[in-house]
Amino acid sequence: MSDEAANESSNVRRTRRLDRASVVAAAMGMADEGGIDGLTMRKLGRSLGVEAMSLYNHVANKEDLIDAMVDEVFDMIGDPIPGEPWREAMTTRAQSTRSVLRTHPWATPLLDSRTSPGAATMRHLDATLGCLRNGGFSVPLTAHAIALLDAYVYGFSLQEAGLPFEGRDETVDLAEAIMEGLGESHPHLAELVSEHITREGYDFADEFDFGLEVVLDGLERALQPQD
Amino acid sequence: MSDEAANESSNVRRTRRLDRASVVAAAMGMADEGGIDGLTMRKLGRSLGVEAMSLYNHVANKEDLIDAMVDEVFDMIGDPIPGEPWREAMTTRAQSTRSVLRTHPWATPLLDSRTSPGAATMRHLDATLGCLRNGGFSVPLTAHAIALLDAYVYGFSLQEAGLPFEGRDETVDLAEAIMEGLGESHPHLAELVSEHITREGYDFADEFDFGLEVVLDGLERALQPQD
DNA sequence: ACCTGAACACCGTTCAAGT
DNA sequence: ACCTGAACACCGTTCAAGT
Repeated sequence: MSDEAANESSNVRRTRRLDRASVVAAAMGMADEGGIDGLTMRKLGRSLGVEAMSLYNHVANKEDLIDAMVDEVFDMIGDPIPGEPWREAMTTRAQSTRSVLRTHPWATPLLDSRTSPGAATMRHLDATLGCLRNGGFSVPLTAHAIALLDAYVYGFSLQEAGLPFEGRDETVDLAEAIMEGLGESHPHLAELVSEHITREGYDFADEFDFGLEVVLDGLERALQPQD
Repeated sequence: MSDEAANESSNVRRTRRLDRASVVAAAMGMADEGGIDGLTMRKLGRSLGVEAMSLYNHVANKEDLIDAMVDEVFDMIGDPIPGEPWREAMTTRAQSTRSVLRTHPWATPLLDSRTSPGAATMRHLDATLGCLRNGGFSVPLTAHAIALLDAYVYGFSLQEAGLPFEGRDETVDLAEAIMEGLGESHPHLAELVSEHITREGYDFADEFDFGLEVVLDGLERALQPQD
């Protein structure tokens, strides 16, 4: 069997030629499925129809690869549109960040951990700061604002990532397990689960907007202390 | 050389006898120093003067060990005192959580990721819910409150963990690196760094209280919609 | 310029064997 | 009851060798 036949018969899609972008894209897909620990250089090579060692022609090492993945995430989040009012822009940014982090949950703990931020990361940060400054935020208040906004969005995404898979029976199973013997020893948890979380139509995702409004209201108040 | 002499001459402290608590404590220390990836069963065994395989007499596997570490973190955070006013209790809880996560930064992404929460975790959650309910929060508002509070505290801790080591010249080095060629292409970032972050007395840690007040004010407002 | 094979120093975990 | 040695199936990364 020739090499070509082997490639065709396997489920390995070997694109025309390997390049950095396709390595990064494949790595993100692998992390989406198995978490950041499920991403290994050897499996990544295999999925691209290549030996692991070939990847080192396109990334310096695994750390460099993860840097590129994180920068791609910031690129996907998108920058505020110049001239957009700050509250609209920050709402869009928060929702976009949260949405991107929902499909790439491995990225949440990594966003703030890069010692060498990429081009998209820098561009995104600068555009966000600019939006707040143009909206009338002083430099210190801008620092307050971005720390608060990002803390909320990252923290919410972190919680969301830890939830059992969405809309599945698993939630009910978990709830029943909690209720079983623990109802008496943990009455408030039992109450929350039975009277709220297991109710038809409850979705943790809906909590996001409540908190975001609180955060934005707080910033608006800090911006205009005259009320 | 006898085994005892070998033990004495090495820097390995082999306590009287290995037990679960000491394994967990040593594991936390190792993760504190090298992150969660720096914690390996083999190194942990070595640090306890034992082969890695001996650890499996006290923990089922690495996952079980991490479960125990996370539960210990919740234990360290401490529960609200029964009867304490909700705002005081939530302030104390937030500051305690943030303080514990600062010394155990590896724990931040793990707090919400455990599918089998430990006893301290359950106790802490139930006590927190109870504090809010007794403070007059409805069940749905309690769900809003805890999601918002934890998102903020976890997200802030995540950002703090990603910072260069505290109070060191590294911050200034990083700032200078940013300023070097990037001042023109990233004006708002350059402004923030030069006019705020590198200023004497600036400390990112101080941002915490601002955001916490915004969050608590928002919850107080949601609790008393009559003003 | 890109890919490979062999090698090195690691992992988590099992299992039979020791005390 | 607890610990160990050898083994298995993995890791990231290097380096010389191939095309």
